[in-house]
Amino acid sequence: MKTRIYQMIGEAVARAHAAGDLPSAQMGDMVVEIPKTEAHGDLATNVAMVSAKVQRMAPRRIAETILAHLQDPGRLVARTEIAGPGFINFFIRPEAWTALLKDICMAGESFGRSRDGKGQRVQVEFVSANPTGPLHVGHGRGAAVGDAMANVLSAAGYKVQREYYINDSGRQIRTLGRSVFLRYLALCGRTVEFPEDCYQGAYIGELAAEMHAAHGTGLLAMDEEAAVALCARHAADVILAGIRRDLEDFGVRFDRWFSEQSLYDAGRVEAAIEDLARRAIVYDKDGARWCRTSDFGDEKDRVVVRNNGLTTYFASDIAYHQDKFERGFERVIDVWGADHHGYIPRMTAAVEASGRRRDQFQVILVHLVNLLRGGQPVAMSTRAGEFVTLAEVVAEVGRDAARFLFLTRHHESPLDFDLELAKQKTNDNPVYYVQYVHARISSILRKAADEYGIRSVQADALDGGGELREPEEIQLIKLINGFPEVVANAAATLEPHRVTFFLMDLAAAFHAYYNRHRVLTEDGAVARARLCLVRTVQQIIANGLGLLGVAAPEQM
RNA sequence: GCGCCUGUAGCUCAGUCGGAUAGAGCAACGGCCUUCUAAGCCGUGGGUCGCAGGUUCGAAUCCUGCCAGGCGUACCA
Repeated sequence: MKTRIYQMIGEAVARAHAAGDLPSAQMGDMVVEIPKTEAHGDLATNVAMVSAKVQRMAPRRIAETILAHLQDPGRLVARTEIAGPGFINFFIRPEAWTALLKDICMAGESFGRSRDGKGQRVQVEFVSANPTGPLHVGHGRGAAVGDAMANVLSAAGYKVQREYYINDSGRQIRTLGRSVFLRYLALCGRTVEFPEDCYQGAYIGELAAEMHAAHGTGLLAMDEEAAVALCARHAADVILAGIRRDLEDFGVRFDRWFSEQSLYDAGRVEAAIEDLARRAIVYDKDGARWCRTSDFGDEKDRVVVRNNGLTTYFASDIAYHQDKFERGFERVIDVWGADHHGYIPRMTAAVEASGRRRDQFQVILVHLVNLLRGGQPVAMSTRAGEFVTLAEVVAEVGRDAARFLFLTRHHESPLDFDLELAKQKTNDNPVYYVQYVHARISSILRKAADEYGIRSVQADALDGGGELREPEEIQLIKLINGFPEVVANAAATLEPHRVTFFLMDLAAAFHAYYNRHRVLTEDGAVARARLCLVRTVQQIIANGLGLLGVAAPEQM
């Protein structure tokens, strides 16, 4: 509707200019938008104000001129008005909304999708938790945000790949191996001191027990480094398998699991450093090798090879991001925990130093999750091994509630996640509020079939044009009409929570309608038209929940 | 110290490219089930958009400074 009004205005300006009534055919940065208050019409434009300078005319006079040349071949507009400093307000005929509903109804599952992305290849890398322990709630938020973002981008016409980067190399893996090995030694009857910098969780003991069951005391005879490496490999494999399972239970699937170690094995890290060294972006100082990230906007240069000869995490990240772009992605999006935000300038610098544009790389920071139970904070500390895992949360509140609630905030806003609230089945809990719409409509459709013999909902039930006249019905059509724009904006801004808020708005409008008007009325024509409306609402709810990775239940 | 994020109703938060009288939910209070699922709806209160300037027809939104909170600031990952 918005684009059609936009076109009408554009044509009117062109005609006015051709007729000599306007000095210019330019319209400036004009917008057509939905006014906040209904008194200002269904749609409004500021064209007269933004073009006042270029037209050298008063805004209200420009508005009058444009309206004089406005043509409405589609018979969309009931009336127009000029208001305030020069807004043009459009009041749409109810029949025009109904006609629009028919198109939406027929679009079905595809309504909301667009081709904005033009098939551009985008990679979204998310979660990427180190395989040194189970996923906790914070990872869950990252998983929900990353997955929904990938869905939204797909809907907007991008070709999206989901990737998980496995940090299976370097010190933290060795620490993991050592932690398991020490617990193993204890199982073999040795007295060992367990250092603070080792992983403390109970799962370490379980992994050690597995090693003990498989090898007996056999590891005692081995070289200690080899034994630690063996423990590390076993531990990382088991933990990673657990992470995969937890994510699967959470409804998140990755297209690719990318191993950091594979970069080293293929010599990619070394090659990346050498390449940058040849271009004098990497240089030697104080026995270490440094990357000139400060030439690309970072506050200082960063070490890639330490003076002990070991590469830094940053070095493999450079190689990794080069690899991403070499695989043909035009845009690379990383979803990180907010505590890594200081890392963004150097990573962006590295991408630019590697010959890509800095706008091809974007980082989404996902802020902290404060886990609460009945308003009281639940203590979490990875080091002490006392954390609430994602698997525990999913087991307690369910996948749908967890995913939905993770997406009820802007990702850069801290999130209070209350386990009790998530389980509540009242309107305090937005998950049920939205899902309930879908279930209620399913119930109406069942009833229509069982008791009224209406087995299928036909879009041509709307052809009469006059059946849907209630304000709540027009309101619902206006809302669902805005869905594609919501999805497009969510993709453009990388803010999937916009879909969540849209769904809550639509749910509220539906529940209000449901309480005021009966769908299955005596008047068959009205009932069929209303069935078409609610069936379409149900479809949009399903489409939106699908983007969030939340189920749309037939009954509750 | 420097950098990033946040600051909107009692609480939790929306607010897109700068638009007209700043919106929801919760909490509080008062109503609505003989009728398609009450996991729902309707109504009533409630605001110096952190503060101070600036930009302009117009600022919660953009710019500058300040205040408060969070996070970061390694040859750690």
